[in-house]
Amino acid sequence: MAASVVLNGSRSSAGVSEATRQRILSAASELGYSANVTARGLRNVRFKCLGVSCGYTDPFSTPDPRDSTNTSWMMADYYGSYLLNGILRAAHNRGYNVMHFHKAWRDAAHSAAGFRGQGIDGFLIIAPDPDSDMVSGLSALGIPAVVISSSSDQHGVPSVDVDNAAAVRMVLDHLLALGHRRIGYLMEPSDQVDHRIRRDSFLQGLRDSGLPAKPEYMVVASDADFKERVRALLTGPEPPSAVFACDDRTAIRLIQLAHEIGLRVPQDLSIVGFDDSPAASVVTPPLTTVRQPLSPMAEKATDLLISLVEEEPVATQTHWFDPVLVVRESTSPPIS
Amino acid sequence: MAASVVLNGSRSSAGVSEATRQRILSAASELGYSANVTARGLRNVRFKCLGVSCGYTDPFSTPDPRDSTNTSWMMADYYGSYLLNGILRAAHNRGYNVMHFHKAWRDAAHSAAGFRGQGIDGFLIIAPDPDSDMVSGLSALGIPAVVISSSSDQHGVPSVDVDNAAAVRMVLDHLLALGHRRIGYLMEPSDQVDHRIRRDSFLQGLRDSGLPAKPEYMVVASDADFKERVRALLTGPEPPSAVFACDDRTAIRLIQLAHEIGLRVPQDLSIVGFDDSPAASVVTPPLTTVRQPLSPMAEKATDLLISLVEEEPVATQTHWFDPVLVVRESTSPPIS
DNA sequence: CTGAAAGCGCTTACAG
DNA sequence: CTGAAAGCGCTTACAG
Repeated sequence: MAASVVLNGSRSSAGVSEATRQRILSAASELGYSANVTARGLRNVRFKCLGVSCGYTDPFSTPDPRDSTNTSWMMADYYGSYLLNGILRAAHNRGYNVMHFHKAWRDAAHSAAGFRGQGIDGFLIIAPDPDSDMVSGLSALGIPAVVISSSSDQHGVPSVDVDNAAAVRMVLDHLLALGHRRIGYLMEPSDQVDHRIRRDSFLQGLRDSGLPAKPEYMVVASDADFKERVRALLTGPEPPSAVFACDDRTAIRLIQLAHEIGLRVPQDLSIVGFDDSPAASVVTPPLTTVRQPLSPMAEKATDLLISLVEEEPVATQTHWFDPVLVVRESTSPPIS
Repeated sequence: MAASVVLNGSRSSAGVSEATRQRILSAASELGYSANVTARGLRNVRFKCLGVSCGYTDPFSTPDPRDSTNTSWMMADYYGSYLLNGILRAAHNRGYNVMHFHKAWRDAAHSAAGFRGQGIDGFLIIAPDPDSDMVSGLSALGIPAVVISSSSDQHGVPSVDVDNAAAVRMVLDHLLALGHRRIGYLMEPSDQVDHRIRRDSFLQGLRDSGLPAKPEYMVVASDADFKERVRALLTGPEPPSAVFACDDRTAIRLIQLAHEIGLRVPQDLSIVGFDDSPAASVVTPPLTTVRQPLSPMAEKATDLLISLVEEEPVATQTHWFDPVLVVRESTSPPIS
């Protein structure tokens, strides 16, 4: 009836008399009326709800390597926190709720249908596995989606990402300007696109600067063999005077191990991290690192998704964000 | 039709022939069928979705005091991360999704109705304001709810909380055993119940140990006047030899300020925090602090809520969790 | 054992 | 300008 028209302020609300209008509004507020989003959804109206999906094949499979108060996967890490902060803020500004929808994804044929009819208008997909057909699968079903932190505009799906190549270039320039010539790269085993891009950019940057990319300076260390491999790097015949770690967590472990070995940071070893995590400013020495503007990126992604959902025009490309080099005290000119 | 019966495994599924059953199942999997949760919800079936509400009056009102990559409110802080970790884990285990539903709450009459018909089976309410009628309001509407981090079992609503009094007692015992007699307490202005309980327990503990509770040792410092007030505490005529800070963030600021003033930690000043945040193990010196088992608490709360939703019997009381004193290097016997 | 029908709470054409 | 009706996709009694 007319009530619906008035309460939604829908286009045809012109055809309702002012008296009726008032009658409806006052009755509604008196009864504390609030529309049933569920019933409304059945009629193909917006749910005003966005889903957040991490693009992992099985988001909960990672065993918790740390203690019980600690976190075991992305959404509960500082990385996910920063993203969630931006997502919630942007969603709230436009009147949307946010739902965690971290379902395991097999392939489009098996998994895509489970993303419809869930009371969600569109999905934010975080760091999807490049081999997964999640993005194309949802896209094929006409489900609005935006990709965070993986510049995959292949499927006409917008995405946001930090310019990893630029970030690496900034770090390299910083270290080169300080006078470093023996620069190592330390990463965890990871098949994330971003990590691969960073590694490749590092090698490219070395080449561009006329420095050799020594294979022994490129270290991949897991939690298990971290000490062993890093010790080998730092105590070799010609150890690097600076190491760029793929993330802050790794960089901080590196600082601690360097101290154990008896190296001074930064005098004997300059260290650069990636992320500007909360711990970065608190370690000794405070960590030089690259800040990814994660919250702004997530806000942008959320805005894009809502625009998509509301059928506003949207640029289906990668929206790049500039990294910021945060220079603290873990880098200095090399002593020798 | 029968399809519904088979696919849901509902109680009367006995009355369906095996042939039909198979026919339905194979058709369903072939079509990639997945029930429309929305339509199902209209028929008063579970949505399999839990809402998370932070109990603030206006969850988004807090201005961001830090930089743009940083977080401005609970759900995006490490505190919220740890909770979210437990919530998502427990929800996932029982097949539930989690929705952020951080609506501003005026009072039950105005706000409660907006929590129905939202496609959410029940709410996890984080640290509700004690003056708010949010818990009783939802409860009165028959909406399942569980309270996290505020031991308010007043309304027949179960809750989980850490035993704050025991935590304070552990810290005090630790400091007393080290030989401290001049112990300060440092807190931010806060009207959270937990913070009040900690403060009161601290005063009580002092009394129990026959120590005077000097008012000048009880410092409330905001972000704005932190340096001024804490400096006054530490440089007074008879400064404390140990300070218990109400949370790690405050404790870490205290360490930094102590260093600025030229005090050695822990020799000149022992410092204890609260939370065991990620930064606690990384500062210099590593911080002695109380770990709240936030993830396990949140898991328990989520389990309780799901039981409530599924009408299993639930103890409508406060479920207490034991804090853990994590002794690191920011505490030692006093030098004088 | 199976199929046709009612109804959950809305919104949107459609008559009056 | 307003009210009665159809239908969104399900589930659950209810006939056949």
